[in-house]
Amino acid sequence: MFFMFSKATEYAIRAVIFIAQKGSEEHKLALPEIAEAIQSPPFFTAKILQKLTNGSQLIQSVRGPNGGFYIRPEKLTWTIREILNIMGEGEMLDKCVLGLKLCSEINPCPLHEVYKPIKTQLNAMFENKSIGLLVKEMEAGKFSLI
Amino acid sequence: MFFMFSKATEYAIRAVIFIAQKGSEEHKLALPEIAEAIQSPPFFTAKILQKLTNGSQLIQSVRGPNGGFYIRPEKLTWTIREILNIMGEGEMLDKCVLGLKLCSEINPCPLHEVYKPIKTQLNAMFENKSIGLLVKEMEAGKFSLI
DNA sequence: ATAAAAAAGGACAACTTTGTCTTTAATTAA
DNA sequence: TTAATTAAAGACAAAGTTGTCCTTTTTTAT
Repeated sequence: MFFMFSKATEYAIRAVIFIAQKGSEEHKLALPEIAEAIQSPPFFTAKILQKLTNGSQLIQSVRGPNGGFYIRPEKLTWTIREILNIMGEGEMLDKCVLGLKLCSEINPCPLHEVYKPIKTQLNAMFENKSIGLLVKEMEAGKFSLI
Repeated sequence: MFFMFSKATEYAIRAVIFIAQKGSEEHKLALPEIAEAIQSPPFFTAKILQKLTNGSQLIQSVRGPNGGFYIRPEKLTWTIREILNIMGEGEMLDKCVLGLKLCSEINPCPLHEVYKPIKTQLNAMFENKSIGLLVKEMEAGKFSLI
């Protein structure tokens, strides 16, 4: 049973927020700490963090003693949308809600019209929420990652 | 990669709309015709239609020559929400967008507030669109199921 | 009655996603 | 330079979803 994101993407978003909030180049976060904080399976989380470091380098990783993960300050302007793209779920937001391959403005599915404004808002939500903003909101103490 | 519904639920919604539009007790629709019309794998579609007949009897089925599927007129007031419930994806609309088990008004995830009005609209969309209404819109010729 | 047509039901195969474990490579500290 | 620490990488296991096929049951028409 589904909703919005795969587990992998859920963990990715939560991990990025936690790393941005609690980590820095001077104080890197090790995998067990991250997995504990966001309540995710450690080895599975490791795979996900690799995805986030590899091409885009949304997060940085360093091996060896005192190694771990952190995020560069300039990446704090990146949004949830970028995380989705890295996780391969970016196009999701363009897809037909009924899974029709041919659904479009000129060949709409029965839900196309009602769904259109909702899709717009979903896109806005993911593009407006930068990692930095999410961290600020976390700092304000109102939010939880578990 | 995900969005909203499982394939099974997508096929369920499309099949119900087609059956409601083209079938009746006098003119039942056979499985191959349905699968062809909504472009779904026939045997898989059979399983899904069984779900829709079994408990709730959202649709009716009759075996034997001239058998097939149809929907009783009184079921046309049922909505997409009911289809989701039958398919076991009803609670989906209450779940946290980040998959947090503890996410709530008093323990919100970082996306809780932005997502709240969107969730409301999604729920409205599924509860306002009755099968009969969808058929009427199909009749108006604007919509497609493939 | 019999044969044919259709869905029901069960078994199972293929694929994907999730999760675990082990080995390797890199880095640091002593 | 050695040992310890940490992520990277690869193999694989478990579970879920999707898809296929085969047999059985029900119903209709002849």
